[in-house]
Amino acid sequence: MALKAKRYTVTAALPYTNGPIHIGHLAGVYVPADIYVRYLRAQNKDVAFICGSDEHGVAISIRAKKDGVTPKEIIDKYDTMIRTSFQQLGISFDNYSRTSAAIHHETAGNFFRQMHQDGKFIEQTTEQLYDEEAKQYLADRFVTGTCPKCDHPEAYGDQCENCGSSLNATDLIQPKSTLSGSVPTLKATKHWFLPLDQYEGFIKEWILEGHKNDWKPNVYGQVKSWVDDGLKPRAVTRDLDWGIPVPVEGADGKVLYVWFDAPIGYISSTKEWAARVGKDWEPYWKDEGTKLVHFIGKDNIVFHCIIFPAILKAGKEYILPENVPANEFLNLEGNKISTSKNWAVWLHEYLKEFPGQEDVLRYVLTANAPETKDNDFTWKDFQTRNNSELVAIFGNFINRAVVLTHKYYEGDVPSCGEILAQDQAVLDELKLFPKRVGDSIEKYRFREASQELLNLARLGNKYLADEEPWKRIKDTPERVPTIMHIALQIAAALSSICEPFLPQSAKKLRTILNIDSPFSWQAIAEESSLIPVGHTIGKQQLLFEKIEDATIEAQLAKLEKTKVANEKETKSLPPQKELISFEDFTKLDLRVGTITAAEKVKKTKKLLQLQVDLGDEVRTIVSGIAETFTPEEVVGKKVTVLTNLATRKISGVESQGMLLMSEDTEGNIVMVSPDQGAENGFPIA
RNA sequence: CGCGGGAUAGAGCAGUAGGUAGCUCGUCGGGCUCAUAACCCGAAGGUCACAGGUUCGAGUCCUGUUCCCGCUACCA
Repeated sequence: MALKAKRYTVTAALPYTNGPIHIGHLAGVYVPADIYVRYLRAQNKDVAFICGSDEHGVAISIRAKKDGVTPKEIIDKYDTMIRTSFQQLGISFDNYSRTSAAIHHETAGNFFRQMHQDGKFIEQTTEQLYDEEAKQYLADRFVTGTCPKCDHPEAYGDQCENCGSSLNATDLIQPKSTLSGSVPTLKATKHWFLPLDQYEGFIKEWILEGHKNDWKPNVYGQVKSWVDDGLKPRAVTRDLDWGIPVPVEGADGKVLYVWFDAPIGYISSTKEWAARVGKDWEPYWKDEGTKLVHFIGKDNIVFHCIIFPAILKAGKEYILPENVPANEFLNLEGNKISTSKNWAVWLHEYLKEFPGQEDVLRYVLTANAPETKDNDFTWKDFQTRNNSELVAIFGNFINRAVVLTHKYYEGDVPSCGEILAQDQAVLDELKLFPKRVGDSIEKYRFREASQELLNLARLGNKYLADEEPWKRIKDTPERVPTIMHIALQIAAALSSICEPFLPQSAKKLRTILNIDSPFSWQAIAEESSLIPVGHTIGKQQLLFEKIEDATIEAQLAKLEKTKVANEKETKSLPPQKELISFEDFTKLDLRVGTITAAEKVKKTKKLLQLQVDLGDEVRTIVSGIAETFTPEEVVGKKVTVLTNLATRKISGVESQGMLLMSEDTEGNIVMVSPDQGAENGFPIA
């Protein structure tokens, strides 16, 4: 083990308080971070495990407006919920703060003020669209209008989807607010930009050269892609009424961009912690001997590897992260986890439905963590991992050792007699485990580490099976004390080594063995006798319990139910459009057609390229129906075609018309088809 | 020709200086009976996505292709 750093600052991504925590968050960030930290603590390292709620940003502001409540009500609700559920799962933060806390406003404000004073920002005044009704500036997706290049009437503020050109919101002709529908006005507004382009050399040298081999490929690849693309100045302020006020002259009504303030939240949270426990916070962020590690999900890579380091660099005297072991994403039963679609296993619900089995979730999420690529969480796998690994291997070994000790020695640890070659081999092997598990953890390979942990229990099971104390007690009883003594040493080692992964089970195991405090990993690696001879172990009880099929089925049924319910709920009918004249209607040339051929457009999910017979001609039409229809089943169908629509290239194929389609409550596409008698090419009116 | 990640036994994954393909779960057979029908041993099962190339030798390096995931776009 090579833990050289003087102290460790470990951060876990700040959860955004617009929803509860789900298994994706846990597997990606909090469980691995907690294992890492608990391991460091077990080695008596000086470590600060820092987190907190991220409570600013436009999403919370909009959500509050929609729900008709204040942003504070929303953040209070989720902050409480998240805090409680983390604690119940045993995520052992040294401090969990929130970005709405006074200490954070002060810290982030000071950071900005100092950087501003040092000339680290670029100031730029631009004209932006302003919604008088919603009293808000409209950026990007909050405004639509006519595209200046192709006259498409519904281009967004950042891009026209028709011609693909990227736009500025102010370029739009006849812009309209998507918030209130009102016509926005132009207002000049000043913003502060962090000139990331000036940090390009620094990022290149620090990451692309300095961490070529020790950072995960997914993290390194993302950073490289950004740098190769060229870093551009990025605004660090926003026109918004929710957030940290920009603390300089002439910045009324402006707040810090949430991604500027959120990572500084790590520092604020460290300060809060230090003040509480009477420490000095500065070494944790400024001493070269400190190792800083950020645990995050892959969506945060750019902020933690480029923007925040640039801020730290600009703030001088701050240390940079030693590693950013970002995980990929976890899917649930084959589909992407989605808060809005309620496709998730929510932590607070799990805790309620699986009381006392917090460690099972921790274990499953570790053993199947998305360390190198996106992974799938299935309830079936959850059950298997619990039943055939935790219960059958780990729990069962403990149970065997404990039951035999009670049976033969009334619960007293027997003395160790003559040590034979096979005993010595097992004792030697046992001593290797602290290093094995530790090495994996230090390399951020938590999946591998959890398997090594199980291998220790396997070693115990094999030893018992090989030595067969239940037989020796009959033919050579003098062997049995030695065998049981050694088996109990393995159990003792397990109680300590499993602690980072399974904190509650570790505690339970100590109760079973009747020991007060964990053995140090060093002792396990060096000493042959952890539990002394004559020590009386506790009463037999099960360390892990089986999960029955019915439990799993109930979870699957629940998922199915919420899925269906949500689909129905979200399928509300759109509002009716404004009146048009008869002349407008007659402009549409609608005709009957028959699909004569169909094939999937390559590299797309939804597009079919169709040949449609319109009587006097056959046209190529591209339609987004491939998720509902296969090319085979669509051939021969009669369809309604809008024939005088301007042609348009879609994914490289020119589409010469449009099929009329509708949708059912499940989101499936249904065709608006003429009756079979209709003839190709005949107009519809 | 957008960017990044991935493709290795039925499933989930390792393979980190190129040298006879491994682990867990599952399956099959055997052993054991202390143990939560648990444990231990053994076996079957892979043309390492495909095609070229470098090399005495490639899962590992290079080039090209296909497919999957995420971001992006597409839904006329």
